[in-house]
Amino acid sequence: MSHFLNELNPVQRAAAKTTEGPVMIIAGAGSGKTRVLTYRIAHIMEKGVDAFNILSLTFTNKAAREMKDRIAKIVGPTEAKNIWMGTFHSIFAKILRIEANKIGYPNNFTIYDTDDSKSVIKEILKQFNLDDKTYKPSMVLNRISDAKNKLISATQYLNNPITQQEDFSSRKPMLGKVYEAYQKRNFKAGAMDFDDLLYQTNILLRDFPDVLLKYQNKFRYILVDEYQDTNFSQYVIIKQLAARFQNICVVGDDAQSIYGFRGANIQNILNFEKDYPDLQTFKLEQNYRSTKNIVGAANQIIANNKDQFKKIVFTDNEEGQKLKVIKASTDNEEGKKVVDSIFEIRMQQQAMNSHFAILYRTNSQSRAFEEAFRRLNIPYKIYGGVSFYQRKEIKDLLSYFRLTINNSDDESLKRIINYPARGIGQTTLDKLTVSAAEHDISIFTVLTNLKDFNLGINAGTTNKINDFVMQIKSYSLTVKYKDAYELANHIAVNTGIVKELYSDKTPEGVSRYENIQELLNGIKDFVEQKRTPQEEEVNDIIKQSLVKDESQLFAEQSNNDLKTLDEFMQEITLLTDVDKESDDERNADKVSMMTVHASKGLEFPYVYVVGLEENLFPSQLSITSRADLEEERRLFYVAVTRAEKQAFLCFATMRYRFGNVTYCEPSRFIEEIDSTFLEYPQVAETPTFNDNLFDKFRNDYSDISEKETSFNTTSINFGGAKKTNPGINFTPAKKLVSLTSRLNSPSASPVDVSLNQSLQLNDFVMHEKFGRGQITILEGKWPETKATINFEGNGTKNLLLKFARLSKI
DNA sequence: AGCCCCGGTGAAGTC
DNA sequence: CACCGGGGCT
Repeated sequence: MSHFLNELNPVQRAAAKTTEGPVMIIAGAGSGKTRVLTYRIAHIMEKGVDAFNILSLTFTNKAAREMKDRIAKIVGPTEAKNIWMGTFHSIFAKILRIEANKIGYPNNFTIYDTDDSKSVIKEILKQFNLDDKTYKPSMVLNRISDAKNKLISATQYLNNPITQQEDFSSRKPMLGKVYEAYQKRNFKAGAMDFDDLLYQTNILLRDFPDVLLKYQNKFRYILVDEYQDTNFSQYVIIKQLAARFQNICVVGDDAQSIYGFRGANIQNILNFEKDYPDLQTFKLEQNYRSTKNIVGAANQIIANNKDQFKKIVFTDNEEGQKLKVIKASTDNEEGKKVVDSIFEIRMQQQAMNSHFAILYRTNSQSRAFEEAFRRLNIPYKIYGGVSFYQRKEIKDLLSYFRLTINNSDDESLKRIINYPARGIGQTTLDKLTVSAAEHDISIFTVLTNLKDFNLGINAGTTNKINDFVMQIKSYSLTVKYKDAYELANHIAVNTGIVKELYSDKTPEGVSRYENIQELLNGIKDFVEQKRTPQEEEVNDIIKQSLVKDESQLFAEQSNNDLKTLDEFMQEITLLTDVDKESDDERNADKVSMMTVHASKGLEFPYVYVVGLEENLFPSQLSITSRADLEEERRLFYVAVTRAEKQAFLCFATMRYRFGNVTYCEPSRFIEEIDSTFLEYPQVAETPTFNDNLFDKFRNDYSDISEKETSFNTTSINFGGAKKTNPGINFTPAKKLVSLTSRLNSPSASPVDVSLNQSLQLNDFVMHEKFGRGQITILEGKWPETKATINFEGNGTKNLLLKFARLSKI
């Protein structure tokens, strides 16, 4: 037996050594499962299996990277790189790149993110004349997503009396039709949404037995991490791929299943035995991460759930500190107390900032902590929230990239056809969209053959469209023979985006410009990294499978080592929040803040679980159903088990939510832990309503309360209060003007502004808002005539005569 | 064509 | 409070 396996405990070692046949590893929190997976893969390779025949599915790309690094230390870096390892989405996106043509998609298909998907849905709703309040796009998308993750096609959906009945009684009978149109439209655009990456993989493996056989033979050893969070679609893919050799190893912990809301099915793990009767099961129950107090408390938490595998997690680690309960009266005070505690421990224990994590239920909770950190000058980083890639300027530029790569991508085209402004307006775009839909082709196809469609677009606009088409085509032609950075930079400059943002010197403009630069720098880094062996493999295969046509000549002439823009785009869409962290950020000594969901798989010496209040954690959306509440409890279990040395449970009795203050009860989850594991605040505060509650608020919201004197005692609402300053009578000038004008002319009669055509220099005019004035400058030809008018008491205004309501005096 | 202001409305977690 | 879509204004 090789020496690295000796580092494992007996159960771990047995699990790592059982390489043949179906294996299930139930791995409690902190039980060293990554270590087992790592050694298991190393062991498989040591037995002579080629790394290219191993498929390992992880929850984040970061986890894959770390595991590869660890395997590299055992088997050497070259071999480790050859393992197919990554998230479900990124691995099967790669396979779909290779096989896309078989199911009718182009190899360079676009991946739509949630925003794109919603935008497609909105348009379909418009087309079907459906009210987007009844059919909320996010709800429609969820419903479609659910169906796809259960492998229900649009046709099956429409033919299923149960779903039809459901939709009918919820007064959304058209959902099936919307689903059908959505799939059709995305197909036409050569686009897949996130769920399609799994759904279409299933179609591929189902309809092409030769393809299935190819990948069954390729992936002789399959490992799936975080198996408890797989959905039906993923389950079927795995089952299909493993059917031939049955060397399938799934690792998971039913106690940590927290993605039910996106279709994860805890039954996948509970039923694994039924699928593979000769299954061998290993339970890793020894926790190496946390103290006895943390493990004990976590066990008690999860014991409240009915639906679970029985296992006993234990640890030989030290007793450690009790879990400390921190009680605050407001959300802001919670922020202060937590940050003070971090400050104190950092000093006393010589801890680093990066040893601390704050975990919350919802992203919006981060604000109070940010403010507190800034006050004490403690560096922090936030995972998730509004992503860099969601920013307008970034999405705009990325849309150019996407359209360049895939001309059929209508979503991208619509976003940028008139950005920067080039005089192709909504009216024109509507004509184009309608025409494309009628002929069942992409908008870009309509653009390239504009003269055949007779859309009544005038000559000027036609020219502008032709320029746009030429511009995009010129980019598209170079995708394969320019590197990603060169092309991206060219597009950024050539479109005028860089110039436009550079000339905007407002703080927002400067930040937008910097973001573009950051994106371009990121692309530069990408170009400088070498391809992984999988990427090489995918590249080679795609090239062989390509139809030889003119554009392919370019591809063949292209330099193979060039990393291209389409490769970059493939990579970034599928990054998780944790993956998006840059190297600099990763190494920076900062406190981490994230949702509990994002914290899965991570560990920190000190963890603060915050906002432990009824209706927040557990969320109010979960407390009516047993299943949801149990998932919520598992989420709490995940949060607590991230901690190595000490966990803190924090709550506030009042919280600023939805613009006003709400009163909160401590979470039931705290009470579920036996008090022997807990340390409560020493001074028992029992604030009652008259117990200087307002003073509390004055301190917490000092910037408001110093000036705001009239509290409403029955409902304390600070909504908008921050903007009001009673000391200075602050009413925006413009508002005042429009108010007085409304008072002065309550029923302004419509004016025929073409009368303005006859106005001349130095004429006196009357304006309904600005009053009496004299024309000092007239420029431009009607109807573009612009007048500069000096109004008495209201200063000089520049007005377009065709719009301005003027009368001559 | 594009900006601005208003009012209505919504807010869990994610690849 | 933050985001949005609609409508009015220039």
